[in-house]
Amino acid sequence: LGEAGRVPHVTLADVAASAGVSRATASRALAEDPRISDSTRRLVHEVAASLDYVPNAAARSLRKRRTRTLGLLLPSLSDPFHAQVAAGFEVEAASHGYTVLFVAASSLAERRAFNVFLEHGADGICLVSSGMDPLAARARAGPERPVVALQPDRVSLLRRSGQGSLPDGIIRTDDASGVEVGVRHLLAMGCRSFLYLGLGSGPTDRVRREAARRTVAAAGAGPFQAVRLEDDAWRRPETLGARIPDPIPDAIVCFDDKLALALLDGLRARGIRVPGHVSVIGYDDIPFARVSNPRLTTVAAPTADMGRLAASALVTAIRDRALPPARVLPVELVVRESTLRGGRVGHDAHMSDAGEPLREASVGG
Amino acid sequence: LGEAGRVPHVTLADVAASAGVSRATASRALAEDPRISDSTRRLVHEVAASLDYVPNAAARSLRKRRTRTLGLLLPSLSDPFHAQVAAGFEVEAASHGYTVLFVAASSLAERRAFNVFLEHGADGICLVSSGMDPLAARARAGPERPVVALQPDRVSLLRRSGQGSLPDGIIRTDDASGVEVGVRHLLAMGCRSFLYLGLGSGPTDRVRREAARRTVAAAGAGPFQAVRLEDDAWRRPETLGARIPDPIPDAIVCFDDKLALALLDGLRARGIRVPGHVSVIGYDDIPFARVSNPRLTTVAAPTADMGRLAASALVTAIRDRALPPARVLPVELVVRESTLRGGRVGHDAHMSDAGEPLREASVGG
DNA sequence: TTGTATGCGTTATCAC
DNA sequence: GTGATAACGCATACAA
Repeated sequence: LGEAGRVPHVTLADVAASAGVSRATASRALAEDPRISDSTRRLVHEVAASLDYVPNAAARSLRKRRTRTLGLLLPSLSDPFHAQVAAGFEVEAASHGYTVLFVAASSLAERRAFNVFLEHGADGICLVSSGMDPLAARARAGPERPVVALQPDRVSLLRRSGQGSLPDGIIRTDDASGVEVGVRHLLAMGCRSFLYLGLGSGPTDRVRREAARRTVAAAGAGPFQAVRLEDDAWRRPETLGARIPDPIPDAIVCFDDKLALALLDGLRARGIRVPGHVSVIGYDDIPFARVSNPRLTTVAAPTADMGRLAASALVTAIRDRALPPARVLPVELVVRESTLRGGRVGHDAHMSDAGEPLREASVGG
Repeated sequence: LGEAGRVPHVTLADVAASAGVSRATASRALAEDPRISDSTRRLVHEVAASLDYVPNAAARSLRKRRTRTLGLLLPSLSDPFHAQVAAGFEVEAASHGYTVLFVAASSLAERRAFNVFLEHGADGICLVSSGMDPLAARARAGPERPVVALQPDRVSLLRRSGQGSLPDGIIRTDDASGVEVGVRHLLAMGCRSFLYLGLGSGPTDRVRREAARRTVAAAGAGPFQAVRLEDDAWRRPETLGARIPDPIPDAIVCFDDKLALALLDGLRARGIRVPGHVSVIGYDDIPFARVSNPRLTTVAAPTADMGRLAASALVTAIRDRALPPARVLPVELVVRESTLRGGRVGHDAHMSDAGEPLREASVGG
């Protein structure tokens, strides 16, 4: 080699030599192969420990054609929803001995990001809120490499899903039911006029918006308006208040919690009280939804569980060479303070002393 | 091989054969080796594309002894501070062609987690808020594999740091100055009695606490109390209000924002107004600090930048075989609504219409 | 400019 | 129960 100053890497060969056995025996001993005698097994382990031997995953992967690695692709980690999902995914993956390869990519860069996983030989791949078609991704990944998709965001896919017949390996929350329960709660609180505040351009937003519209219409309430905001609108709360059209509706249904929390601030800046003047409802139940002022009523998705479930599905799929069937996860309405019985009644939740949130109306399945 | 049903993997050999060149030529062509003629280079690229060739990173790593992989070890991703750091880290890593190996581990599991990086051959490792001694970690990683530490949390290390002489590869915020500026702001607002709400048991908490104590004492104010909470106290805001001892102090200095936001809720549940009855200040400036009600005054750390900086430091260190010197990042006080001029004066920021937060008092360096 | 040959560290096959 | 040996897929030193 032309290189200089190489650090003398400790390899299996070193361990074997030092233990006075062959590399094959050393390998088997460390792999707890039952054919190896207890004495040599222990010997090899001791020698390995004393030499600070670290197995080389690249070599192992090359040979075994498995990397013990799972790829996680999501739009961004600064979004608390995705952060929660990632946290759950990592925990479950680690508990099965898998390491997470993590790539954040917006829809434009998704293709390249996906390739990263293929090159690194991830044993399984999870797409979160991705615009890629999971079926196309699966084709690219090959039959040996399972691909699951969490809240996939592609039209063709959700169209096909007409009556709950999603392809295998898809994990979703039951958005339509969740929003429906949320809106029915608002209706029960006396709200008649509605605004839906959208985010994103995929079917996830569309499903939630249309579920809201449908539920309002079914109740004979109205009017119903919808506004679509830019993806990062929640980062500029100061501009958000102005986006609420006059007259102020009775209720605002937000695409998700981060938007709802920013909206709460925007409304406050405009002097509009929540829930006194308008009720606000979110989606996801991120950690800060429960400590906002007013505390946010929201449709709780099992955020971290979704990540765990995805990882677990991949591990199972790798073992059984078959993807688990699609799952539509139940969501539940968590009623807090941002929606108030009596609709426009001028009671302000500020300083109110609501205890633990009420868990109500589990839906979906 | 005893295995059945293997998918015929496309390897470099296939590409070479299909292009009618040797493997070496194919390899060089794909690596954009200037010695290869344009015509063959193009030919090989076309063939590779048409065959859907995906290079095998394991084989490449085995040969090159580099994985183009960076290890990121942090306590948890569900904490927004760490999520922001991770996001920045990933973006910077990806921009240099590195993929992030991500492991979350509490202090107990850190050793094992660290080993995961060694086995997978991460080219560099970043420890975030870790209890491991960066120097010990570096020794384990070997001289070829840089290790940087963000907000390292180990006594021996911070002790040694007496007058800013941290070891190379350490990245910290200037916590002492940050807290000092925060407390001075509170003093200027008229606060005399203080409570410090701590989290964690490492030196990071200690540094912030003592900085607060010292600043209060230096101003001749007091009394100063400190309470240490459990690490997950912020997840149970309902219990938080009760942890504030009577009489209520003029100001509460929180270890970080997530704790401060939970505290805001706990205080509200007890009917204690912020900033009317007590001023509250956080640390980090996580995204939701600016939309809480009242909006949270906090010491803003360059959260995402810290992640970016760490990744960038690793990339540089890999290239130059030398760690960049330690950096203590400046923080700045962001005055919002949770601290109010006049101290106990009964003005309530609820409904106030503060515009963009004031950036004030950049400190450190 | 291209081809030949070797080795990276491991596991698996086959013999003993 | 253990040892020799051959891949795994790639990049490079060396020869041409």
